[in-house]
Amino acid sequence: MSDAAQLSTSLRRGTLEFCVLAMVEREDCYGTEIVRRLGAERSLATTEGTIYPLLSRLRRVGWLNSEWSESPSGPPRRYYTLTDSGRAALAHFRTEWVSFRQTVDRLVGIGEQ
Amino acid sequence: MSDAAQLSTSLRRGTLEFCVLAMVEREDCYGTEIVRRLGAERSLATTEGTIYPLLSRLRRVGWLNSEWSESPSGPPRRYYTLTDSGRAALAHFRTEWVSFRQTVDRLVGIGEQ
DNA sequence: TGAAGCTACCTTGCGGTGCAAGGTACCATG
DNA sequence: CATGGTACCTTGCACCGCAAGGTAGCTTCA
Repeated sequence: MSDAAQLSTSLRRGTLEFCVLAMVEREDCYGTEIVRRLGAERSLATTEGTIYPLLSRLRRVGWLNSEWSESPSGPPRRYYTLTDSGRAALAHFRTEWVSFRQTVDRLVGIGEQ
Repeated sequence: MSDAAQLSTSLRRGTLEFCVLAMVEREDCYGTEIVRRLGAERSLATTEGTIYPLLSRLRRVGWLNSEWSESPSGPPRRYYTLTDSGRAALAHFRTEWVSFRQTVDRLVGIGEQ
């Protein structure tokens, strides 16, 4: 893997799952759709090999529910919805993220140049 | 480990090493000093078990150099200095980080509330 | 002088998570 | 009925933060 890709990979850790939660909060989604939308964000582009295990994990800890739904064309889709505890986790992340981001900004000196 | 700690742990990934580089850029440091300074930052507090392997890694990839130096009181210290390629890596991270941070802000909806 | 305590360094083994690679099955189209 | 697209999922690996544990030098003070 290239250095640049590896940098993004590390950065993704810990935020990716909450980006997925936020995406589902806005609108119920299915797996392939999530992969596609994240693919549009350079810093968060990822693959099915990441997303499907991640979605299983989020279901297992009770932050997402899912139900099967027919597709207008193609195989059935598993749509995900945010649970109450998922909503709470997302809220907690939002405050944690703001504080984390500010700390990093200060330490690496973003805004000084 | 508590949920809150685990959240920070994941977030640290990929940024911690650059916070260390930035710290060394500002002023040459030794291991214990770095642990202490990071300890003052809630989101980045960590332990020797994280920092020493990390410093070895940064030396191995050539982003840091080190030299031993007597302590005014206590055992000798290994002081780290930033190499040219370390400086370049840090510069690259700074631009990558800004873009990453903005993407996450937008996706999780920071600034909308 | 020698024992207790601090400082500073380092290693081992585990756990979590992103990813490449590979696989199954359903549907549409010609 | 074969081909290709869509959608799901799993296996095994690599990386990195961390808890726990360990070595050794220096200082202090009885």
